[in-house]
Amino acid sequence: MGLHADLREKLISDYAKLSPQMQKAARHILDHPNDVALRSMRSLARAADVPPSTVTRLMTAIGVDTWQQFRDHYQNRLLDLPASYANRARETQNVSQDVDRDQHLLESIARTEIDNIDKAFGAELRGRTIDACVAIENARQVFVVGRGAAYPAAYQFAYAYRLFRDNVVLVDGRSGAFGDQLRGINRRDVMIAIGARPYIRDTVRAVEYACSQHCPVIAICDSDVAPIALDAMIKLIVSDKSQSFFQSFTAAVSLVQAIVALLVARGGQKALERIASAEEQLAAFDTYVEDPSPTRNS
Amino acid sequence: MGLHADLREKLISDYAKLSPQMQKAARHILDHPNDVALRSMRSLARAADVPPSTVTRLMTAIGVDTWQQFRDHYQNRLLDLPASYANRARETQNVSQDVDRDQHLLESIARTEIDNIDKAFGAELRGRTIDACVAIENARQVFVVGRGAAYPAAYQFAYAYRLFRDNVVLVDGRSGAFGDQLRGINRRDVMIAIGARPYIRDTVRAVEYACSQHCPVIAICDSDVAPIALDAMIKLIVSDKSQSFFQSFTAAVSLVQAIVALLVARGGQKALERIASAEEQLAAFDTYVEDPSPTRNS
DNA sequence: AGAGAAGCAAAACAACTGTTTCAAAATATG
DNA sequence: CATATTTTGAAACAGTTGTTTTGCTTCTCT
Repeated sequence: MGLHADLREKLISDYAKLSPQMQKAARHILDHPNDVALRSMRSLARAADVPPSTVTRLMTAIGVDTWQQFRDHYQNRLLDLPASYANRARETQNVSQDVDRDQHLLESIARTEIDNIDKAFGAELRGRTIDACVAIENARQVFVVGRGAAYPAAYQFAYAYRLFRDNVVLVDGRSGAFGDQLRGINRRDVMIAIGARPYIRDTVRAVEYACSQHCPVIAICDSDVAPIALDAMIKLIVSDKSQSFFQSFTAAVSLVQAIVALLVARGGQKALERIASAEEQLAAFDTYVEDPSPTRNS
Repeated sequence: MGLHADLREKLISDYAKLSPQMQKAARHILDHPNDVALRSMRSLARAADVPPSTVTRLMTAIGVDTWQQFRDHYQNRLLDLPASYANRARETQNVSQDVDRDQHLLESIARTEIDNIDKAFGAELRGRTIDACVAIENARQVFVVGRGAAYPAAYQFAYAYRLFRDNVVLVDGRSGAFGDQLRGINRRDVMIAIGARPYIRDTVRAVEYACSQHCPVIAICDSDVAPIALDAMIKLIVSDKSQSFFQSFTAAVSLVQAIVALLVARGGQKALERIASAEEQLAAFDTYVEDPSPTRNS
């Protein structure tokens, strides 16, 4: 069956030997194989931010005579994919039942996750999400609280938000006690509290303290009657349904990202400039490995 | 939002009213739908033995403005993307822009996120996800690396995994240098590295070190040729496409959760017992507030 | 029969395709 | 440092794309 070796493999194995621009092109092809099948070479080149000639050169570099050949390969791949799906199902049945069971579990997890996100961006929540943005924009200081499984979401928000604003405190209880980090919180601030059952005491206490200081709270949680939601000004209820023993904070992470995206969109040019300068700073600190190829897909 | 439900249906229902030559064209399209997606209009016309103008006329006859629209529809059908996602952007372009820009942004974020997760649980990746589980099960020690925006995913995994197994190290560079945490890593261990462009130097270095010690690597990243994927044993490619400046690690978080869920499912009774005891321990530490309102969703 | 309409294909069209050429820019080599 | 080599993007190219126009044929109806 090794009539023509898999072009994708070829692309990966030769990747290191390619010139930077060709790598950029190769990378885009690897990341967006369907573009090869469906779009034109020039438009793919545009999407990869590379002149058309680079793509042609890449073809000769990997030993393909013409773009047509390359495209044909990917078109066939696309047409065969549904078939191989069925084959895989048959294979897995032969191999063992366990694998089949695992596949099904993964499938059902995917469905649940998508469902959760779908709900998180439902009509009712969209309005409240915008309200939350307004509250954050007007706040003097933004405190983010999330412990345990909710910590990733809290961290995510603080990390992204800090790229264009510096008035955020991630209350992680690591650097000093809770009390230290919440010192001075007042009605002009806002607290974003993230959590789901079982509710972690620390988070609840942080919310209670914020409320006692008349600081408005945005609660991202699993229920209108969650302890952290009871006194919240804005309640963003996300589903944490999951197939496993472990609650899923995917929707919360997603929602938190969306809030940041909204804040940036509403912040306009100024926000973008701040982000640019933050990224410059990171680059100056030698944080990233050089890989200066932006993968824009139109 | 109810644009023409399905062009194929339209073609069939209008078939009788078409002129003979148009019927010939329509018939070919119905019999060879993939030709629409993959070939050019003229070449399809040749295959149908019809002049190109007939195809154009057919388009107007069934109420489609341009061949491009028609082709887009069939391309998306081929990709079996749920109806109207990213590629569909052109069709859904005619929307009121200024009234509820925020609402639309949220909607489009939701679509992208769902799309990302959908891909993360696609057919190709499911197999590799199971492979990753096997590797993790057999590992002496599991090292998880993820910096910056990828940290939430790494944390998520470590946190959930620790509930039923204690052989995980979250390499966060916080407690001591990287070197300390990776000390003793060898071929019997496994490293889970999470990252996307721009690749953070620390993560890349950690992977390089792991490889130098012959420790297999499971890379969760955005490309087959990402620096952390190049030498990885298992590559789990997740899309980090996002509407904002900020890459989305939602799919990575989701995938990581799925891996844990799978590990538990495969671990059987023993894993469940460990989780139970971990939760008891947490309860004993008074971590959670007692929650008198059992909001179980059936 | 012949006026009018409808169907049709060939030609014309501008825009875009994949490829090659060539000189400048970047990089390596001495 | 200058030189040789590679890498790169703009321009040029012939061919193809989707669409429109044009004029010819075929059918229909009094």
